[in-house]
Amino acid sequence: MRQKVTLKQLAIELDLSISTVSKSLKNDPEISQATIDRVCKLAKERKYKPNALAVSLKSNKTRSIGVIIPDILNNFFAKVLLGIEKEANKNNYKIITTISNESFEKEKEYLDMLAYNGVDGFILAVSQETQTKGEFEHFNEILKDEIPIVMFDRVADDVYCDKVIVDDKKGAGDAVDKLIQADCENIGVVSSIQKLSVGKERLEGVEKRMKSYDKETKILKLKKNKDYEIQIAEFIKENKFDGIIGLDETAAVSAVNAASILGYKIPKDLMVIGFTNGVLSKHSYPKLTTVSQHAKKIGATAAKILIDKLELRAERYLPQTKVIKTSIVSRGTTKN
Amino acid sequence: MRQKVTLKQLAIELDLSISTVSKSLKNDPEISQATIDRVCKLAKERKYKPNALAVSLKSNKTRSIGVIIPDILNNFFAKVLLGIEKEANKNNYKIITTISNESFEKEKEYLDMLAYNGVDGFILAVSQETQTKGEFEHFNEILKDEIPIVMFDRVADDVYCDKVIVDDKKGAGDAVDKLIQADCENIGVVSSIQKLSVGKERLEGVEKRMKSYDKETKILKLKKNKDYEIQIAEFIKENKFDGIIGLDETAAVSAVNAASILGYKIPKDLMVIGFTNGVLSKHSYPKLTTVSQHAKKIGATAAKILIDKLELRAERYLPQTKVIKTSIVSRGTTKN
DNA sequence: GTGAAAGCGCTAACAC
DNA sequence: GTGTTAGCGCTTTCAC
Repeated sequence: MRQKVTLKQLAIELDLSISTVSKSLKNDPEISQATIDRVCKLAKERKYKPNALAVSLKSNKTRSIGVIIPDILNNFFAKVLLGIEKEANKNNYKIITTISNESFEKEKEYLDMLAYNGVDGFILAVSQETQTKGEFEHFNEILKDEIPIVMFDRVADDVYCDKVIVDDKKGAGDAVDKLIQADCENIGVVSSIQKLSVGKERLEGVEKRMKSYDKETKILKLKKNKDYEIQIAEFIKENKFDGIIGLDETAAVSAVNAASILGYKIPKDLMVIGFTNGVLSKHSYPKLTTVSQHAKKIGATAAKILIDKLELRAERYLPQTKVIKTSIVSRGTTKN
Repeated sequence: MRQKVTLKQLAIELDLSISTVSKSLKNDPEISQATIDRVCKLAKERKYKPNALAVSLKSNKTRSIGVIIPDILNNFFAKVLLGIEKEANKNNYKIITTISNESFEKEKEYLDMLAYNGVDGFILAVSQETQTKGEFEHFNEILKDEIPIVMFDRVADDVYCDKVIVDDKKGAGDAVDKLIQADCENIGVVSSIQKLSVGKERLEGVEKRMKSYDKETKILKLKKNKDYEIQIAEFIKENKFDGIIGLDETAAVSAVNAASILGYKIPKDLMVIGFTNGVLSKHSYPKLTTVSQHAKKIGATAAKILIDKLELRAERYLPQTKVIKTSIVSRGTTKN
């Protein structure tokens, strides 16, 4: 612990009472200007800073936000975290970061641990296992204790709290449009996130738009235990696709590489469009066209909503769901 | 704040004093077994948990670690963070994560903020700007206040604290060996991290080993404002390299893509070896051979050292520098 | 205008 | 064995 200068110390040095010092520092009109000036002067000299712990204990507010990320190695989540951190810092909040590693148990444990450690609120994306299980009671427990939660990206519909999501369906539709407009005739879909809510949303979005063009959607659900590129190469060859939509960044990049395996030229023989505008997309060859979800903005928005609520700047208690618009970042894997 | 059940409440319900309850919960031998049992039973029923804030205020320990990461979008740092978080959690510590974004000011500000918020210790990698400036007084200030710091990867030699580093020089030498053994004649180096201590270390390592083979080292320092792949392609073409060492993951992957631009076949016409075994390396085409720094282990080790010190498990106060060994992960961009 | 006192929830030295 | 008390550093009500 740093802090050695306390109110008490200042009080002694100034021959004042602790409460007078405390009030002076707050410019309480009860106190004479002369005293205020004396106190502030010394406080500045001594570099007095109130002990955060004591303030927290007293006020029951810690100015900290508990963050639970399913997978920090996923560039999307790393970006969201960046957004959260920036916005939190701007508002003088700190974030306590935990990583659920897609595990239901971990998520529950961290939720508890953080609540117990007095975070003022939560920002989280639901873990894969939790989504599969469909068990959300642990979130409701927290909400019952009046600790607000903001979910982002992977949300639980059954939990009544603030949410920040992406219009994945529309984004997926836009991806279809993009390929069709570039004269793709035969479009395939590859995904390694079938089990996630966002994976399903995107697939639905693609299917719906494809239908509007009178096309069926063929999808390859990647198996974890086998090389993605090989699986995709086979899929492309069998179906003679000239366009691929990858529902997640890994799948999309693997599709680009699969083309190389097959000796296809991109975008001449095959076009690819992916999701998530992360590092992978920027460093594939050719560079990948993607549906960007604006991860940083998602994080910043989530933080803003939470902090607004904490500071009661927000209107009463009605949870809102904010939708962040996607946009297509055109790069080398598509024509036009 | 969750916690509603307090010692006081239990005491009232059991018609005991607060201190008796407190002691019972600690199995104090002063207290009769009967009382202990009664207390523990009720505590369990009521799901009593001590208020972390109060304990912290009292003990001057928060069981939290301040972490400062220069760039969370860098897969290496994300992995380190994962390692830190896991180890911390195992020991019942939490981490407060901040991101300096390579800025000296931010770093200083966060250091202060975290110290002021009572973290028990720090784990951090020095920001690029700080390294360039060579100003490390802010770290010494913290150490003076007896808050331990563990630096990892990007460390400040002038600061007397624990460090976890990578044997970058040796790793770089190994990379040279690997290429030479695969019959490369003409090896070039590309880097986008010239300014970082690790970038210099790696370069030195390469140069030294090259010299032992009687070879000069040609290096391309990538300019931020121009496409890496183009810069590298020119570099390769001019010098007719048959081997490239990328001193960081981005540079290495860009080298692989540059080969594609030039129409070279990898590894037949050109071999590439990079640093940092991250997602980029796993998703390039062909997949990249890299010198792995075992980022997760670095993080875990740093956390272990810090926690040992905090719990006084470690022998007195002599700061140690732990070196994590690199190893080469062979993939498709090298032969053999 | 200033100060005393209580209290946030906990611990621990010291009574009884 | 159990309880009283003081104190961690701060805020805030209420006296003076």
